[in-house]
Amino acid sequence: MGFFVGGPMTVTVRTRFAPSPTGFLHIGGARTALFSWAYARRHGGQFILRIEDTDVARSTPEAVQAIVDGMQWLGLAHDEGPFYQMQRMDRYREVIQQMLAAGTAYHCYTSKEELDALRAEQEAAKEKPRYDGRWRPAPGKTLPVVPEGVAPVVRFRNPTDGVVAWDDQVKGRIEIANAELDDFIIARADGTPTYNFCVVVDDRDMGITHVIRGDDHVNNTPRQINLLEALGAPVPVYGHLSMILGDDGQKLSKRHGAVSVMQYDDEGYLPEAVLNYLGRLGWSHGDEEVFSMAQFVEWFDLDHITSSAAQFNTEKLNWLNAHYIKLADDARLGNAIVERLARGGVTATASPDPAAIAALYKDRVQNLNELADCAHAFYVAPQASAEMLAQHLTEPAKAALADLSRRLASADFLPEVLAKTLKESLAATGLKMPQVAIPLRVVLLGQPQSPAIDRVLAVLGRDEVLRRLERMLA
RNA sequence: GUCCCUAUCGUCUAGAGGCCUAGGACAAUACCCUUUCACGGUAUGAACCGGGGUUCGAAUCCCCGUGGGGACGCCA
Repeated sequence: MGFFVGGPMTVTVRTRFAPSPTGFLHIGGARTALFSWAYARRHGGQFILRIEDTDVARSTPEAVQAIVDGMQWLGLAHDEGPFYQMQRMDRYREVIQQMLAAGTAYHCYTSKEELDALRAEQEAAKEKPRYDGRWRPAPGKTLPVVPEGVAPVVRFRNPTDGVVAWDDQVKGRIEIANAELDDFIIARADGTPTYNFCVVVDDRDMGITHVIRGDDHVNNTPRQINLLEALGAPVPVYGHLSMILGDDGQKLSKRHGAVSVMQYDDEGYLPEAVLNYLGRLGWSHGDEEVFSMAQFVEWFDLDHITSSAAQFNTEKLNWLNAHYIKLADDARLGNAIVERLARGGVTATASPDPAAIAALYKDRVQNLNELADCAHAFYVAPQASAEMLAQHLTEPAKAALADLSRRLASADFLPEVLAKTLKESLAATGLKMPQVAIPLRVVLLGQPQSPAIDRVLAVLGRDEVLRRLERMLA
């Protein structure tokens, strides 16, 4: 193939993300989707979304929606799909019939009880449990008598000799002896196809060229390759991503730490921060830490993916989030303030301007919720604690604020003018800046720290500033 | 038990035999900036799992341990 690079033999890259809809899109799934998406984008190919919903008992439409929502929030758009495996049953049955006819699959009447007994026996003998091939046809072999009234399963006739090998794009070459594999079931007694079979038929039919997935599928790969070969289908390139561990180094699971990507939205993370973080978790481009998706797509490759598990680090995500908030447009952040304040039942009015508040706080917060918390005091006059008032609102401070209040009544509410007014008041009262600025913060915002006080005054506006001063000084 | 994967600072990672007295980032610590708190800036500490090989030379290659993870379903 190398001789035809760029020529007519070049095959379009087609990747897929194939979640089973049994829950939300979690961080590991999101990264798998991101890498598959990026690989397709990088090579001008297609990214396909496939819903593996053959586990009827656990799959739900809500989960499908949650996954689609999560991908949409991240901006990982698919080019084809979503395809649903449950809608492809006829196709699977057709292929099973073909395999039965070709002799690459066969009926097996072994009952579950017999299988359990077999497994128990093998485990007792310290052997790897596997089907013993009792119903596998062979020249000169007499098969057991077909039992009455038993619906058979269909098993794949797996090769018995040799090894299955592939050059995993992230793990390197992996070889597994066929002797380790058994004749696994491809169709249940009720006729429904099983996972490994559906995946293979789908990957073939959908023309998938690169399978990028979690490394929990490494063990499925040799079976799938054998199946693909039995079907005479091309074998895609595989790349198995190692898992993401929780912040505590523990494996993520539904009952431990696994959260929906949408929870990051709730917690005030920007999608670009999550994307950047995920892109850098288990993949690197030299020392690059901060990059846009456009840049990521340009750089992304399978050669620089880490093959060992990575621990999720919220602090680094926080740092990236703070970075992207600094970069974000004020109007966008203003909207986030309005929306998040509304969740707490607070209506942010046009004045003070939410975007102006965002500009004031964007380089001091780590997430959108903190930003909204900062904005809160601009819309709802805060109640400083008695202790805080006692500490900061001393008699000299009150006198200074009274003087300042008089001057502000006639000042233009522009930062430069306010800074000047503040200085004039300081000169008149003989106090230092902190001696006035801190009590002023307490009165205005209910806390002794804030951005530059002149800017706070300008954003809060004259009416509100004077109202709050009056109320406190009364 | 069998098979498979994996192992560099606390964390994410750079590193494809000499460029490594192991680099970057987050976090930590200190200092600077500052009207407060942040932001920002500067600096410091911090790692090649262990043991054997191969080689003039190994974080890099091989083997054996050990730790971690996964698989062994009529789940996906």
